Amino acid sequence: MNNIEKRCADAGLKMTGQRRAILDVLSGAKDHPSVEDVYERAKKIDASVSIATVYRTLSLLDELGIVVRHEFQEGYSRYEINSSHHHHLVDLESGKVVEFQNDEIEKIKQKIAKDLGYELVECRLELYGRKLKK
Amino acid sequence: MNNIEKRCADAGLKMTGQRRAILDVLSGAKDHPSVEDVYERAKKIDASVSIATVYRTLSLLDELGIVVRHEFQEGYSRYEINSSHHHHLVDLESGKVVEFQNDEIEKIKQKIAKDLGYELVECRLELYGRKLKK
DNA sequence: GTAGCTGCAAACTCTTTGCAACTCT
DNA sequence: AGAGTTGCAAAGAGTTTGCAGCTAC
Repeated sequence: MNNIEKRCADAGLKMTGQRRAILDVLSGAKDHPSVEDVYERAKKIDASVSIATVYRTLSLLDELGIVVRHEFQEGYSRYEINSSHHHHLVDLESGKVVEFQNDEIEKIKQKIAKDLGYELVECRLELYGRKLKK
Repeated sequence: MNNIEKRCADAGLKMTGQRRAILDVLSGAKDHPSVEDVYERAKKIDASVSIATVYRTLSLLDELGIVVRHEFQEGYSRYEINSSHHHHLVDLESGKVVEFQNDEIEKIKQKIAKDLGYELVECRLELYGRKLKK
């Protein structure tokens, strides 16, 4: 049982074939797959997976903090395993997503929230851009 | 004809009663109304306004850059007149939206995009927080 | 006069859910 | 054994769209 499956077990989740397939897809993903993407890939591992189960499982994993749901300006959700904290730059031409991290921004975020009288709980920072020709 | 109506005219839009009602609602809004909000308020000015027209008009105004569409993590859109550039902090308890602006972040954003090989076209920065008890 | 705008209702997309059957523990 | 999980199909929420009639210019 790998690390993620352990976290699921600890949360009291039963490890079904469908869930294992979905987790495998997410663990192996180098991109930020949509629900439909996860569904298509999971079906190749376990043909019995249904789209309803993908939705249910991803919501559950999101609540547990095992995955992170993103809603880039596309009208649907994308998911990734919750690893290190980072933000995203979306390539407006290809839809490709690049990750980045910046300590300075983290500090400023905290300060802004505090100055406005708020405790920062969550944050969404997304850049949208076009590849520079060199 | 006020400033916003002029911009619409310049863009070739016909100024109908429905559009004027919608624009009046947006101009007068101190919050960030949802489509439903705009619809309800516009109906009080011009009872003939339909929700379809509100959707169509807001999309149009968004394309023209006259309004800005936001999708805070709520599952629907909110709009505001496109005035000065700013970001938003959403109060997780009340749903209230506070605006802020920060030059440092603007600079860092540009730098991050450039360093990743991108021209920054758009950006979404939203903080979600809980009011601090003092 | 006519291109553009409108209301209506139907259609669409993404997501959620009720239910009866099934399965992990 | 039993609580949790599943697939299916139907329902939901928000949004878009085809169409015939209307209206600003």
